[in-house]
Amino acid sequence: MALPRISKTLRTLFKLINPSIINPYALHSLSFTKITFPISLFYSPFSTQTPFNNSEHAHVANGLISIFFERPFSPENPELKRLAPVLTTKLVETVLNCFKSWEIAHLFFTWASNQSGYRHNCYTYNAMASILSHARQNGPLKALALDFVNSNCSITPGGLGFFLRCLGSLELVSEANFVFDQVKKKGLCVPNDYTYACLLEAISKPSSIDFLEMRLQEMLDSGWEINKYTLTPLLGAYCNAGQFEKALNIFHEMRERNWVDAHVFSVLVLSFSKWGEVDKAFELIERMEDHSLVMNEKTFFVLINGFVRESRVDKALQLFLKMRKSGFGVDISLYDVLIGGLCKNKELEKALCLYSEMKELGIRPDVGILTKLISSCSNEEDIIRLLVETQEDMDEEGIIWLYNSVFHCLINMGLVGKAHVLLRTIMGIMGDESDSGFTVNELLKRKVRPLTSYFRIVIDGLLKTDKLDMALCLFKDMTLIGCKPDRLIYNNLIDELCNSNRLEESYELLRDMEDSGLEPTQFTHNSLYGCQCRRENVAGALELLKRMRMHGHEPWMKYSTLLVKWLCKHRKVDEACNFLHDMLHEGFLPDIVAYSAAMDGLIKSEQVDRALRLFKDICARGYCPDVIAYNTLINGLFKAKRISEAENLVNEMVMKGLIPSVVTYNLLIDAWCKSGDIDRAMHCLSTMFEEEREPSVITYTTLIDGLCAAGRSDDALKVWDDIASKGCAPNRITFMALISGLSKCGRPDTALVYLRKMEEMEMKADCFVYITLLSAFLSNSNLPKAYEILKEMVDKGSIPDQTNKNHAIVRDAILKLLADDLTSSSVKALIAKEDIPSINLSDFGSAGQS
DNA sequence: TGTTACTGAT
Repeated sequence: MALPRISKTLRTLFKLINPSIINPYALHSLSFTKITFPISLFYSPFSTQTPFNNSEHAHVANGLISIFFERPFSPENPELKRLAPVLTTKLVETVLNCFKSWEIAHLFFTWASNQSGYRHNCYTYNAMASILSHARQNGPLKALALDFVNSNCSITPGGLGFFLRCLGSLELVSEANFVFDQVKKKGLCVPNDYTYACLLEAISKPSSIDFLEMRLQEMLDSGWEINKYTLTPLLGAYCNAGQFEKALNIFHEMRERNWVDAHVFSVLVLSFSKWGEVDKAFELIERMEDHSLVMNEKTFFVLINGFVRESRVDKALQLFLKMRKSGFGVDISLYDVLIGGLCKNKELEKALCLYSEMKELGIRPDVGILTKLISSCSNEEDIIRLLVETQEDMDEEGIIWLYNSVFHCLINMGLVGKAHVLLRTIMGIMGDESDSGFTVNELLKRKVRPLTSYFRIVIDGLLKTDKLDMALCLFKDMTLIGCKPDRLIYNNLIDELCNSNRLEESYELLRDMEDSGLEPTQFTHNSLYGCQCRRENVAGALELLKRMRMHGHEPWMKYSTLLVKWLCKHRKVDEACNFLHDMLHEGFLPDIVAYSAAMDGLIKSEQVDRALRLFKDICARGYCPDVIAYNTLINGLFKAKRISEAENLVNEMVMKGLIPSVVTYNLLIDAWCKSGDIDRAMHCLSTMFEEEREPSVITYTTLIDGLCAAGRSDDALKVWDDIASKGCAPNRITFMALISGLSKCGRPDTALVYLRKMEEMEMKADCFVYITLLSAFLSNSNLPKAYEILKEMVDKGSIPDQTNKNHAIVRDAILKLLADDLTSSSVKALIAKEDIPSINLSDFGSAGQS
């Protein structure tokens, strides 16, 4: 429905509904006592009941009430049977409103329904509905709605509105719609604009805007006009749906009609706050004040919370002041949220003002507030000040919370040392007070017991700052004063000892832990297991696996893999394989990652067939090898020049539905480059782009190397130029491949350009690069350049020694440079000046004589 | 947690 339609109808002002009808709940609180009747009565605007003057009526009502209060209630009660025939709807209403318990009211209502000759009317239904909605009893209220519709009882438009509001307050939206439609359809009521207003309000929160607008149109079609109470739910719905423009339009319409009240203002203000528009919300609040409208307590509360959530504590504080000026009481929850907001903004001074203020008002700060205050301290002085100031009026539990926060806070500020001293102070080990920074006497006016949690926090802080020995000392001290370490303290100490490779001490702590009745956890065992694996101690690792099996713990596979990898690296492939076998024997299944490490170890020790057998074996045991496992084997086969087998494996992998990774492509490219199939390798690069497998720096390096090896240095340079445009950066290996590749292609001058670029990028080339460059300049008879490279090698101290096969190349170069007039004197001077291992001028015979 | 490129002789 378009808005202009509403505007048109707005031209006719609706005669204002009696405000008391709008909020019937508010009037429920107006209770008064009747002298003739002992139980207070409630007046409902839709009630037919009047404070009665009929003593017979009162007598019967009292009789019914006492029977229904009896425990256990018996429907066979003869007195009840005697009263049943005189039951009237007025009587039922009276009695219903006297019960404090919804259950008894419901029991009575149901009993009344079953009495012959008696039928509920809309007032008794509404009385029951009101009780159920206040007691938030969705199930019984749903059933009542159905019962009401089936009863075919006629109802006034106002009465129907009241019923709908009961349903709406429990968000029984479909029930509200159902009751409305049924009653209308059956002709039991002709809904008026008030009924519609109630319906709209009931459906405005969860319903779609379209549906709400449809209902409004339906109302207009029935000849009713729009008023303040039908527009308010629409405004609320637009606000909830975030339809900012439409909401504002409605608001402006309402303002023009003078329909805006505190409630309407509040709906909009709350929405602004929800949308994070704190300033707009605040502006609106000020305009509200201009109209002498005051928000209710709940709105203030929600807004203050919302403003703080938006980090606008400034406005939240202003609102807090307004709230108090308006005469509303404030409680701890508001102080909590405001202090929390200020602390988050690091406005400790303001937070402390509020803190003092609440204490003056007699509101006792709780642990939550204190924790917030302490956590926001940015220096130890503030912490101590707070500690001294707050601990006086704390109980035992509060003190524990307080000190836990203080220790956490000191650690978070990086003041582990201070935390340590504070803890020692509490323990009574004062040490040198002068540098402790704590005014001990003031702090310890109250006796504070040292607790395990304090030690846990401080020990953890010490461990995280690499003060393992200090932590161990503190641990010893705590046991000396009879404070029991907990599992976490043991675990953290054991873990850190393991990380520092202090395995024997770790085991000692493990024994302590068990002796003190604490079961080691999976974490404890894995700390030790990790350490044994790093040490490549297979026996130790297996012993731990046995322990873990007994405790029902799982070893962390990353450590098992680490052990396999390191064993393989140190040429102990058999031990690695045996370890995996033993692990399996202990009932722990190594994963594909650990097996891949073992297969790679076998491949690197040239046992490709064993790797293949292991692969087949684990496949037969139900493992599904992943791309990396395949890559490992493909690499092994390629390196062993078993090209077709490797290619078959690639096909097998694809057939199994695995997608080749960049590494797979790189392996293929490398293999084809090295087997002289350079064009196939280049084609593979294009395939990678098609398959959206982005080539890596390794792909490009491999190709540059391959192209240079095939004598296609120009193509290699093209690939080089491509790298940057593909968002990839060459690394030192790429540089070295290109420089040595160009040198080998007889282009040392171009190679030198790239060596300089490499140096500019602060990458250092390995010795072999200089050697290839030197050889290339010598081959091209460019002796001055050859000398330049040699000098650089000497300056860098990277002349290969006699054991290196490149040593001969250097000697050969020196010989050639000495033989040439252009360079001989420089070379002589260079060798004479520098102390180069194993190079002496005398070694060069007559060429070396001056 | 496991896989790929450059050092080079035939």
